[in-house]
Amino acid sequence: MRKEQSTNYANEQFLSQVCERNSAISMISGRWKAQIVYYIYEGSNRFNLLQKKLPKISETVLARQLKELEKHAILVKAEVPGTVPTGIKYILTNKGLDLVPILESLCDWGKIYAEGKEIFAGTEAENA
Amino acid sequence: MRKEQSTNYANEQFLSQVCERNSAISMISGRWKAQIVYYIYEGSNRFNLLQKKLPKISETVLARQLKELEKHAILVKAEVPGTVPTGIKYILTNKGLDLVPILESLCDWGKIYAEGKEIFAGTEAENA
DNA sequence: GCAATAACTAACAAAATTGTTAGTCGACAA
DNA sequence: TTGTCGACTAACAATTTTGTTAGTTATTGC
Repeated sequence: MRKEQSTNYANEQFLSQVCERNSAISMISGRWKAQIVYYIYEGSNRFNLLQKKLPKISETVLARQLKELEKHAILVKAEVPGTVPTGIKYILTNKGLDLVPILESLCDWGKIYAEGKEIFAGTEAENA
Repeated sequence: MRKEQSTNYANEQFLSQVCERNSAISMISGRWKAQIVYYIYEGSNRFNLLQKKLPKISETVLARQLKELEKHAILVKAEVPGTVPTGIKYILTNKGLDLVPILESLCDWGKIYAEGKEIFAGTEAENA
């Protein structure tokens, strides 16, 4: 998948070293990831529940996104006891849970400006 | 650039309508964007200052990222008075400034887990 | 006149992400 | 026994993002 000799890859590494901010963003910036985290947080913690919430996503893509979230330890898989065949649910780790309020502030940030909050250039006193 | 008939585009639109969170993430998820916002915030507000901070970025790519940030009203361009030919500086808007603390919390989030904070599955009491 | 600097753009190529098609496996239901 | 469900995977194609190469414009310094 990743070409470890590419400039693209090297630049990603470089940015991660400049600040964790950049790796954090790359962890949550897949097409469906933030929304998946949020739905799991709200209780849609099974594969098929997520599919119902996201009717446009294909199974393949959902599985892939979940796997990447698992790779970054934002969630883990757990067996649902007493189901045959064994069902699987997704549980946010503490790392994933800590992300939720940050996603909420991003949400608010997007919302207030989308709803028409005035935008202007920073301090006018800035004549450097 | 964008194919407005693609599934990919439709899915992006769909997610934006589910929650502003998703459009917010797409605004900041370009390779260099968060870091550029941060450097401008810290005072590296000229094209060439940003190039010095990010030696690996090419001019073309930097110009492209700045243009996208401008499109999302996170920053604006301003002429630097008294320079010939007219210099240009980048100023964060209030929208861009509001983003900074969110980027800081993402940074902290990334950092504490990268530094070894223990990760475990959410509440064990969750037997749903 | 020749090179250099600041701040770009266009066209193209490389790489990465996203989406599609098809198939798996075990258990139950009709 | 054919079909369905839940939870996937592999291979491939479409789309998007990122990076590269080669310009541009105006002006000052040599």
